[in-house]
Amino acid sequence: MMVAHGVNLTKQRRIIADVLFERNQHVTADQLFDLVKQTGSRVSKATVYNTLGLFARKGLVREIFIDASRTFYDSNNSHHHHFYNVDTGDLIDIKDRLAAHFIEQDLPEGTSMDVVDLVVRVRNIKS
Amino acid sequence: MMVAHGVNLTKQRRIIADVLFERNQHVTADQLFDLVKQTGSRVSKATVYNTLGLFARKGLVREIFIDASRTFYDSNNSHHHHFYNVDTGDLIDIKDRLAAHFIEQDLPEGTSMDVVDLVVRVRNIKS
DNA sequence: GCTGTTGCTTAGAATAGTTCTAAAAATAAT
DNA sequence: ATTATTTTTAGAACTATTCTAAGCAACAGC
Repeated sequence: MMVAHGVNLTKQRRIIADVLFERNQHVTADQLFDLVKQTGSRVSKATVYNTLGLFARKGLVREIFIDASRTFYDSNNSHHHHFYNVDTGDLIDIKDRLAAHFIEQDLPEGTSMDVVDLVVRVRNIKS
Repeated sequence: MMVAHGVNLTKQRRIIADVLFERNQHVTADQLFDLVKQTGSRVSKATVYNTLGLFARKGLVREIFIDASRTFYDSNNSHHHHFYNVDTGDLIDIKDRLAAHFIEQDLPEGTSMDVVDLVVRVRNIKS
């Protein structure tokens, strides 16, 4: 899987990937650093940052920029989007069929729509 | 004296608003601070940050979180989204009709689609 | 075996955007 | 006018992330 995506699978990257892809989750670099520490393995924080950046560039994880101080990494890289609750900080998957509609009735229980932020990221075609 | 949006329009807030809403633009807090300085008026950076936060909360401007170190404020608060060019840093409006389709032919010249990031922000219904 | 090359990891320092603090100033209320 | 509230300010503090420079690991070619 890793090698297929062009990632040189080192010891540390394996440790990080094992924890990260254990289940679908939304984690910050810092949270992941702690999760790794809890397994007893020792990986530096710089490596966690570097590895998440690498995985994101290779399409293994998705970066979600909630605000200036909240970058999440989503271990589920299938096509989907998110509800973010500004009051609780909850980040919840939106099933694909919903993404197209934004039906208010399907919002998380007890919440109302605030803002839909959508950014289409493009890149220069290399010549 | 209160503005329609419930903002107490002080001297500094007026200076900031004049520069900000002079035209449709995407600016960072820092850029706006410089723009204000260029007019000869003196407003502290803290006030620029506070005011942009206030305007955003009141729905006068839209915050666009591009990544962890790039927060833009959009003086055009009509319903629209954006193309962000990861190579050049360009932030370009998407006309509404496009937002629903993401037609590749309508991407900015010389660019290809990278990622569509969409976050639906919700908030708890106050009881 | 060695030896060079390359890429990876590391700790800690540096950076940068943003928020906080505490005091002064402006404005509003009594 | 006196008091209370809100706003502004400079600079310090904070924090997520990136950078730096040194040390390691893996591997190729000898």
